[in-house]
Amino acid sequence: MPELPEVETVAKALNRDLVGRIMDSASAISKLRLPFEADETTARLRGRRVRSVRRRAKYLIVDFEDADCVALMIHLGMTGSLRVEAADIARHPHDRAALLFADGDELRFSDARRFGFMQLIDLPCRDGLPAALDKLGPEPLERRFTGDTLAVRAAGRSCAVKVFVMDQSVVVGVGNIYASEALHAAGVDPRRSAASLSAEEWGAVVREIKAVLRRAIKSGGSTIRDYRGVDGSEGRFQRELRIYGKAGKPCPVCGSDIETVRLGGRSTFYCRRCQT
DNA sequence: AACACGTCCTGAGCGC
DNA sequence: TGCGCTCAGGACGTGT
Repeated sequence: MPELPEVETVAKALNRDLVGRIMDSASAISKLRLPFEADETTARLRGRRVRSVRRRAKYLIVDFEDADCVALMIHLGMTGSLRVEAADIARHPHDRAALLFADGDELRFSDARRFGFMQLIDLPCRDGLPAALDKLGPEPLERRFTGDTLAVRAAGRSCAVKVFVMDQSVVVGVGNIYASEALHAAGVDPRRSAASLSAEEWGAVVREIKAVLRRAIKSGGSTIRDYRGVDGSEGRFQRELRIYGKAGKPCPVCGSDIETVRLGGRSTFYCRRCQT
């Protein structure tokens, strides 16, 4: 399930592979739950050169030269992946959409569970972001994202701290895997209410969110099951996960059994002894 | 406003 | 072997 490190890894790869290519046409291989207007995309982007690929939260935004008010926005959902390969190579069974470039290569969007999407979006200005992303919170790796800012936001919030840090209007990019990992590293019980954390605890949570995301980016993200890089490779950070998916196994810090609980409808992993 | 919960979707894993 | 069931979850919508 792609979170910030996985989307960042894909964005970096696409900046190497896609920038400078000239768009030819778009095709929707399956329209089901993929709000992708292939004909309009072709009409508005044919002949345009890819200028850059950006990441905002878990969204990818492909910008084109001389197309200042329109861009392509992609969300990988849970099982989405992108590949760049020659158009004459056989497509995969879960390929949903493709962008053909003038050089004969295609960007292919594959998504088994169809939670992802790829859509043409209007931008308010060059380098702007679509209005749909207005409600997103700060990027966790920005300097201005601090424990103090979270402590202020958390005042009066009764929801579980894990649910709170996964709220994309609070901070973006933190999903189920890295939320569990960061709270374990910070020693904070994920079931506690957001309002109950001290300023020091928020400092630790923010520090560990930044640390785990940075380390995961360096490892090319985590492949639990479906995630793949643009070249088809798996991430390497799953080997370094300390708590996510480890129910019943010993905590790497104290050896206690790792426990699991559902918070906000998501599996949550924690150590009763290390996280208080 | 905040929060709980339902919805979308299908492959993997499991019990029988 | 194969069937049917449950689980996985990011974003969004709805009801309270």
